[in-house]
Amino acid sequence: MHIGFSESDYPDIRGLSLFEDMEDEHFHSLMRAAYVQNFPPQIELISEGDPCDFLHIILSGSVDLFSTWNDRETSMATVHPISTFILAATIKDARYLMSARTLEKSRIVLVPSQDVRAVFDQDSHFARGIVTELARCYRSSVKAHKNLKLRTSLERLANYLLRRQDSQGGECAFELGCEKRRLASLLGMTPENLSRAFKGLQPYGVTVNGTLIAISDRDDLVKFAKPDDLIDDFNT
Amino acid sequence: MHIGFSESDYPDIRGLSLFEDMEDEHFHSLMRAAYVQNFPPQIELISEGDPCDFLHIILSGSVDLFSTWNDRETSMATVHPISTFILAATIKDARYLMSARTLEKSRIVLVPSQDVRAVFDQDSHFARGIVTELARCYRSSVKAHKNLKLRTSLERLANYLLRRQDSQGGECAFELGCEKRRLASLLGMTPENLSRAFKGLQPYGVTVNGTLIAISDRDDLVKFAKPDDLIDDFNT
DNA sequence: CGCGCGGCTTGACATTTATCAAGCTCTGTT
DNA sequence: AACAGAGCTTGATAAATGTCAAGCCGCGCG
Repeated sequence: MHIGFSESDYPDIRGLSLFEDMEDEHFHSLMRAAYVQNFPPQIELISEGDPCDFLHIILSGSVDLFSTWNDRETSMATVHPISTFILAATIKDARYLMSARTLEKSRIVLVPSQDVRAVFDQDSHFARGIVTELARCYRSSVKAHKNLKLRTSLERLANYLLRRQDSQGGECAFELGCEKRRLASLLGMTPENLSRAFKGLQPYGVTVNGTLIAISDRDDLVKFAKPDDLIDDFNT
Repeated sequence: MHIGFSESDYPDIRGLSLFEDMEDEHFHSLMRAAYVQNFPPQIELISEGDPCDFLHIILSGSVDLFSTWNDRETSMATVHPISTFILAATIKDARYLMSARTLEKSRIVLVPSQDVRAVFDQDSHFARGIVTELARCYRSSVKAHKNLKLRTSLERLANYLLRRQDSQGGECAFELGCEKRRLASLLGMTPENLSRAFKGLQPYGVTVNGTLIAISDRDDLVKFAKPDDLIDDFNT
């Protein structure tokens, strides 16, 4: 099962703040126990409600975290390289709260949960890394919650576009970076309404051409969107 | 400022899973640095956006965590004794994401954030406690997020009532436990709509008399509400 | 090339939710 | 007991959002 785990992946993983300060011996012990696999698109890696057997680390590609209830489904977040996901379930030895599926061809490391917990007990630097990561995830979740409760769908879209523009280098024109249907789900609306919301942002200088977005007057859009670090900045 | 900190508070705080396994010496060092204060109702303890100076522990009373944006306000959660709040900001030395105000007369311990972080680095059992607590908070937040995105307001109310009934001992009749205006905000709706939502649950055997709720046929309500451990159980 | 499929868009309509204004009820006060 | 005020309820209306059905568009494939 260790097929495909090349030493060249090590430095990237080692550089994650989660693992950065831990002892070499512990890091290598985790990696020895880990598997690496390449998955095609649209593969369900994790199913909501299952017991948590592995901490996942995404090396390339992208992953959709989503949840279902009563035949409804919603996207909760997108995971990009290089980062971990479902850390809380690993630590608590609990069931997954979200499902995960690959959006594209992805390379993913699976670290057995019991090894993560064992090393956590031995390595205080690793423990510190886990705390920082968990605190970051928690705060991101609170921000998402605020975004949903305090803003209309039009405001959520406007702020999403501003964030996306930033992360793409700040150019006036940029790629949306995901399917519109999925963006709609992430923002908590239907694809039909997303379509109308884009129209609704035209007066603020937003033009759409397929997945290519252009913002002609950022200040104007900012004035409408009122971005707020305590909702939109995922780093603080 | 240490006025009012009585030794009798110690055992309660010590019993929190966060502090349970830490060394006596470290626990007492934290407590020596801490303040205790009694606050009247409706006092704003914490303001969103402020730097985080203290970890808060509520000994009695109750506290509302709420957020604002663009002149809108929403309740995010209620904190009951005995537990901590705003742990993530303390750990990350970051700004508060939510404000906090007392709902009733409350007794609250303030532990300087820098002491928490210092002891965290020295005491691995305390670190373990923090990780467990953070993971619990994170998962609660994800559940709240799912609740909001996957359910209608009527479904959220129905599940809230079922949870509340459980926590009050499972009797057919029970107290709502908070103002309806605040419950509305917690559930992400207006007071007017909460009023209508209670009416909408009458066909499922819910009757309301002031803050006294009665559920005549729990099975019937459950069939409508479809409670799910991965959304409604705050302990897993 | 043209065909078919999936995803996107559009319009009409239904439902849900919010807003506004008025009246009600309860409670504490004088 | 009468009053005042806060919170709750109700009805009318408006706005936001979802649903359904149809058509469009672009892309890959036969």
